[in-house]
Amino acid sequence: MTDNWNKAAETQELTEIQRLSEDINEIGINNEHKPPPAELDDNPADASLLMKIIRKGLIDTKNDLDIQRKDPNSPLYSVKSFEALHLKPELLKGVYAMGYNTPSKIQETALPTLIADPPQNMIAQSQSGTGKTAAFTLAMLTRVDTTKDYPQVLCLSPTYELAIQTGEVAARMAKFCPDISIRYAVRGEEISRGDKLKDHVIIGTPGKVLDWSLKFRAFDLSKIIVFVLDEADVMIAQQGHQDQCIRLQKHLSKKCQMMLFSATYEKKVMDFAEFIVPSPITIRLKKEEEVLDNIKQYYVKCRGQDDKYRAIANIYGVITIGQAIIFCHTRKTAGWLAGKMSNEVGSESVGVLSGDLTVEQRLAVLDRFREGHQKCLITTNVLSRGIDIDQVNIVVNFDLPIDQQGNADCETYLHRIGRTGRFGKHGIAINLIDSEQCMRICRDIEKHFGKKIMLLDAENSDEIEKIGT
DNA sequence: AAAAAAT
Repeated sequence: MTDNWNKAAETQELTEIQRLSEDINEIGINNEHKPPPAELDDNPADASLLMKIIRKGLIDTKNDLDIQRKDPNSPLYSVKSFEALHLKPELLKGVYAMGYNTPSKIQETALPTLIADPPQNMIAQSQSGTGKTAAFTLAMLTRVDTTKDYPQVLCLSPTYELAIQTGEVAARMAKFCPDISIRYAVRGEEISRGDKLKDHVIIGTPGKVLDWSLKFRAFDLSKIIVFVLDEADVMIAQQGHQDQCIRLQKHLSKKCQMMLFSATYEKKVMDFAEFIVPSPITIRLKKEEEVLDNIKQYYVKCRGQDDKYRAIANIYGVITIGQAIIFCHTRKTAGWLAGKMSNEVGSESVGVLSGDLTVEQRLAVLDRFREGHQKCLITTNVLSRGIDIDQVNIVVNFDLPIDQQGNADCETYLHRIGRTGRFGKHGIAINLIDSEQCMRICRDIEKHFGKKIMLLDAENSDEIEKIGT
């Protein structure tokens, strides 16, 4: 079986996908992070000085920004450098050590407001891969008072993997602030009854945080001064997450600063966000098209499940560079697909990740994929958001994302294909279509974003072979 | 349908 496979892969002609992935190889990877030697002075960032410095760095806001605030006459500050934020020197050092040179659009716009006093609530939208995580982690860390040993900052993520990833960003950023203690509140982390947490920063998933705060009373929600919702639209709108987040939010102090971040907010979700967050500043970088400009979108016509499998197999065969993530609608399909592929290419070459696994397994699978040992990872919506893996340049929708009513789920689609094309790199999205119903959903997605999803089909192109047949 | 809390 494996021999056949390799032969097929070897004799494969130069297909569209192959050419595209070579294309990506040429333009794609650009890791020129040269942290400038930091000229640090150690003035504390007191409020008046901070405002003066921010004022100096004031730039006009371009029309790709849409900012709403209570008092439209109050100026909104923006910074062109991390120095201008006047962070604690240790924190600035951490930022440079991570390889960040200059703030991204969302960072330069959101950060001055997020770290200014008095604290202000914010709802921010910015496309995937533009540095949202770094923006809010930095804001979180600036608020920590290490002379107090109780949790002051709470960040919630929708999945285990995302919480871990965010925690790792925070830890790297706080590398030179050894006093700051960060704690994960996720599956697999346990505390005993009566424990009182002394960590300054809690990063976790809603269930565990609820458990620790309200049930075990391991920390006091009313003492939290910064409350962050990552992937805020799912957190406040998706059943299951919604009740937990709102319940937690109700226990916060009125003075607690709230930060909501996501790449997508459906209209009514944004309305709801503005309803539950007191007088928020809303920032939207409305350039969805830019993400899509970097990603070529295709669809492949298939006759059914097995046909879709053949398409995946063929795609796998032509991946020469980079990695692919394959999204399925259910854990069962993901498991089935992974099993079938493992039989053909060996179980060490393909990964599968879903909520079926234990947290230890999930961590191991993602680590293995991150290290590049596998060309492809089969998963569910659990990985549709936020996960940042450099080498991913192909996203395949084995099943298109749909909502509870069975309609196109455009938000999830954008998040899924946003796993590639991160930070301006190029990527390919391939949708497998096996029914009229699917085709209709695909057309809806195309219409929603106003971007062509092109047919990848042997009948239409003599260069494409064996895709979906 | 998946995810997130143990049970």
